Amino acid sequence: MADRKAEVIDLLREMRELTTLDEGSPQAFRVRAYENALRGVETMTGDIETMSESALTKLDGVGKSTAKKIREYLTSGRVEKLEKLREKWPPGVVELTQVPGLGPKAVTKLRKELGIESMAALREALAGQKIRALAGFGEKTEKKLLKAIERLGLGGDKRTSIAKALPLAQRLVAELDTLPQVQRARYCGSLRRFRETIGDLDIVVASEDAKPIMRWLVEHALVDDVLVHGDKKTSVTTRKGLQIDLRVVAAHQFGAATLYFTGSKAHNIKLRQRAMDRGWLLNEYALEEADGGKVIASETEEEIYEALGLPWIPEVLREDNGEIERALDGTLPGGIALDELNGDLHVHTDLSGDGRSSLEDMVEAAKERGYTFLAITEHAEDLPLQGVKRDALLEQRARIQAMQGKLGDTMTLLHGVELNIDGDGNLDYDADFRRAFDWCLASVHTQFDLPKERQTARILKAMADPSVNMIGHLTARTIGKRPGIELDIDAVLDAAEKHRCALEINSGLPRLDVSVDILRRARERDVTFVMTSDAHHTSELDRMQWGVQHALRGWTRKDRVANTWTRDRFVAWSREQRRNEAGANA
DNA sequence: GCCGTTTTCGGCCCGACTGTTTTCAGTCG
Repeated sequence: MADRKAEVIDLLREMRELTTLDEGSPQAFRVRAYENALRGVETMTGDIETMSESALTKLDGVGKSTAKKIREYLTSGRVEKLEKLREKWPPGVVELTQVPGLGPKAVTKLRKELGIESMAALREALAGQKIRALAGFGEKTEKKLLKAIERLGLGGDKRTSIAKALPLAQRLVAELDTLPQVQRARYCGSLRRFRETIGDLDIVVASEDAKPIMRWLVEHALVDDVLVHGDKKTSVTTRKGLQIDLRVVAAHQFGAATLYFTGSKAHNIKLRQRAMDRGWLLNEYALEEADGGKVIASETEEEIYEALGLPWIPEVLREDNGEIERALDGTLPGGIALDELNGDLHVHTDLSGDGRSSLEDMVEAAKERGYTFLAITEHAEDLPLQGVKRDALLEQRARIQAMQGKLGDTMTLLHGVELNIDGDGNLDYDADFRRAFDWCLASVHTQFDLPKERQTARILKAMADPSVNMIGHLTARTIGKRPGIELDIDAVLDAAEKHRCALEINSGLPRLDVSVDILRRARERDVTFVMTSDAHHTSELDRMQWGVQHALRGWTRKDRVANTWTRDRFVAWSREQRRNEAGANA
């Protein structure tokens, strides 16, 4: 059923794309209507297939006409209007809009005047210098298009994973901070919203002297090509194909600018509508009176939100997924502060083949972070190279017990292990050996390409095992590299409730697993999560800073995350988890 | 095409930069 929702999303995407061409502008009201409907469907919960036409119109942005098309699609598999649009706008023509610099107007003109209906035809026309002859086009446009097509061929519109983008953004902001002209610098855009992948990197700088800053970027060693070079805005691409947009504003405009360049388009539109309702104007420089231009607020995001009758909304929530409405009635999710995490439950030491810090260092580092409980979870033996044999684990247990004696009451050490879920859902060692641990998580590390039914079955089997407290990185994805295993998420969430098996929120940037989508789907359910660092080195304990952002983005309630609980409550719960299973299976 | 404590029509967010213009349209974010 989740697939049907995905199909409807595809349908609406195509409607939007073709309507953009048909209307001649991405700002056309019809186009925006489809865009709104698209978001309404994306954020809905429940089974779209069983929804009536009138139920569909209750979704945000979905009116009578779109509801009818969705029903038409769900029952017949086709939509009359879409078929007509497809006929009018063949795939080759649609493909042309992928070229940066070619919008609907230009595509229509090329088609009408030169009969260009495919990328090949466009290349040919460019080679023959046919395009510069058209009114409104010229030699420079030809060159720009040629270059854009080249780039498209080299991997095109690939998005960059957060694991790659974030360090780069931090580096650039740090470098900007050293420039004498820079007063403040902050990365914004989808990266600040903590999206898993980003299309481009937006950086906002406060300065009274933009020219040297823009020059700094244009001449930066990472830069491959300059797309735009002005005093207020400069855009470049890096050698790896990531676009960077740098905006410079005055210091007193910084809040307005970071607000403007952080919110999703839809979030910003809602804010501007609120401004309009009050007779004001909101742009990247200020919130000001529409006539006369007297500034209401501009220096900080807080002041602007406040003037619009809203509390400051955490950046990761600014998607127009209901956060503005929730902010209004005072029910925004609160999020989790780092010091509200009382323990880490997925940590490796150098006993695991890929661990790099000693047990002593890990315990010390956890203590420094104020934790009152910590689970040491080496890889179990079935994982080649990294896995640990029984004897070594028993030795470690003795060491941990000795350390516990010295630690006294300051911190509780749990001896755990990260089990491997094989293709059939079987786990390492034997049942008795597994049950002797204080804490077991079970994770998929192999066989990522099995069909959905088998993947789901292996996870469900592991969840039902009496030794298992938690499933680690459920989908086993690495963002931007490997898609997650295919799963029936509803079946997994059902099992999590039934077996009281926790799901991990793995804070590592390449993983961020479970995903925001799964977190949101679990929101109305009684599922317990545990946030972990999956640290293989003491420094990686700090990955929790990403986990809390990710969890907030998924609207996860603090009390659903078990390691925000007190030590006594957590330990009691983890024991209870297993006792229940033992009883249920006896 | 959607929507409504200014409802059933008439609105619907805003600005920078570029290229080709000679005052602005198109594209992008």
